[in-house]
Amino acid sequence: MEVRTVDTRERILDAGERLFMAHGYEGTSMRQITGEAGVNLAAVNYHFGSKESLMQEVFRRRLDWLNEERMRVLDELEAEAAGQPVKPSAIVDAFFGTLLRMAGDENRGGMTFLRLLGRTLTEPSEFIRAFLAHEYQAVMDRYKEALFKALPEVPKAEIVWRFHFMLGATSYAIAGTDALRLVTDWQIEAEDSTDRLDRLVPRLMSFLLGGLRAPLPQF
Amino acid sequence: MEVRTVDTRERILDAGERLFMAHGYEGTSMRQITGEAGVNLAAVNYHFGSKESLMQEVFRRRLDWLNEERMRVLDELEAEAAGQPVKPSAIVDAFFGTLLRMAGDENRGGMTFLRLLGRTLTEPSEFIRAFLAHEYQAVMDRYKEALFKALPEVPKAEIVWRFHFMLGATSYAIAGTDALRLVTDWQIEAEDSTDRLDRLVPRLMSFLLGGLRAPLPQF
DNA sequence: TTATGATTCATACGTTCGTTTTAATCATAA
DNA sequence: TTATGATTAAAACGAACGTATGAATCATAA
Repeated sequence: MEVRTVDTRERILDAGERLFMAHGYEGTSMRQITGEAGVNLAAVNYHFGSKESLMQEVFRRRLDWLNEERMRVLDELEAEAAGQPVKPSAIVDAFFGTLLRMAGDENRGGMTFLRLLGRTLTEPSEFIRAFLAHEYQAVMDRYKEALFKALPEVPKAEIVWRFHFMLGATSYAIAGTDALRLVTDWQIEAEDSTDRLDRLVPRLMSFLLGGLRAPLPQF
Repeated sequence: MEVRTVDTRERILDAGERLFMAHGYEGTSMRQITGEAGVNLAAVNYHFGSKESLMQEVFRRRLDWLNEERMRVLDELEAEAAGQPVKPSAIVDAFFGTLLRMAGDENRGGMTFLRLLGRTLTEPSEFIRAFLAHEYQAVMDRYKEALFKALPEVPKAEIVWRFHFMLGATSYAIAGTDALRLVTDWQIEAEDSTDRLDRLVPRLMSFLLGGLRAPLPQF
């Protein structure tokens, strides 16, 4: 009784994750999901209640671990620092590096979930935004505070804005749509895909830290 | 005969722009659009042929001017430089500043179009991505070349990636969803909305330039 | 072995979707 | 004024949508 159930649930979650990533929430139908999962159409409503609840569960399955891990790493950093502020680069790596390193872990969704998350941060549906805001709230508050302490000379409003920009750069990078076809053929040939992913992390980290530590704008 | 036509077309485009921005392409129905525009349901198919074509026209109406302006400004900069490379900050401002300054121009879509564009860069629908790629191709090639010349010591692949990151930070910033509720109440009260917009441009510019000029990552 | 609750299945419900059709209405030129 | 082509209008199309129903099937405990 237990085996089949878990199996069906997981198959639905996997299919939903991939299809929501590929076609968006509104652009994915229940019939596509159950078709790809190889389960009956009614299984989604039986196991999850509704399409909206399924979407939330797709995220919860990955985000619970991610945000706990982010909390844990920041705990560690602050314990090591022993009262001193944590280095900005360590905070940025704890938040964004922890996220990006999920890409290599297929058991935690890998690139598929990362791309889904990146796209969903600009998703219009209200219920998704509300859900993500709730799911993230504690983590965002902790990391904002850590950055405030790490950069005491920078106005808090500026830090929040730059956190915002870092989120945007990251989510677009992991969404990986490249809507404007910036990455041309010669670059795709120059590096294979695992290379590109391995190099994305340090590349993005350099960019984020450069932006975070840039001179303040003059108004 | 001419007056009513243009009127109807524009009303549909305006409604489509706003609703696609608010609910996404798949999340917006023809009946919502024609309802808000105050026109008959069949008017969209009569004037534009299909929902997809309407979406493309919504973008073309704004992007044609934007990308021509971007070309024109870069022409000017290169003429002034007289063979010398153009400063990176000037290139970044020509590309992203020109975009952001549309926000204040209601005749060119204002914030509504900007937010639509920001969201659409991570939109999943294939036809939108293909359309945007085509619409942007010439501009992207010109700006990439300009950045290559402006930063001869930086590997081209790095420049392309950082262009990518800048696009992401910008599109997320203008999408303005703030899905993770980063900007809390005390910050909203501290600045009124026109203030926030006026300050967004220099803030984002500082961030982008800091990222663009950051030290190269060590692999 | 039988009873029980969990799960799967085929099927249908009512709604909404984008699009099409055909007729009415409009503005303009002859 | 009338003829003509452009535009608007009302209505309907078949398809696809998310969800609900009730029977069949399954695994397990008594």
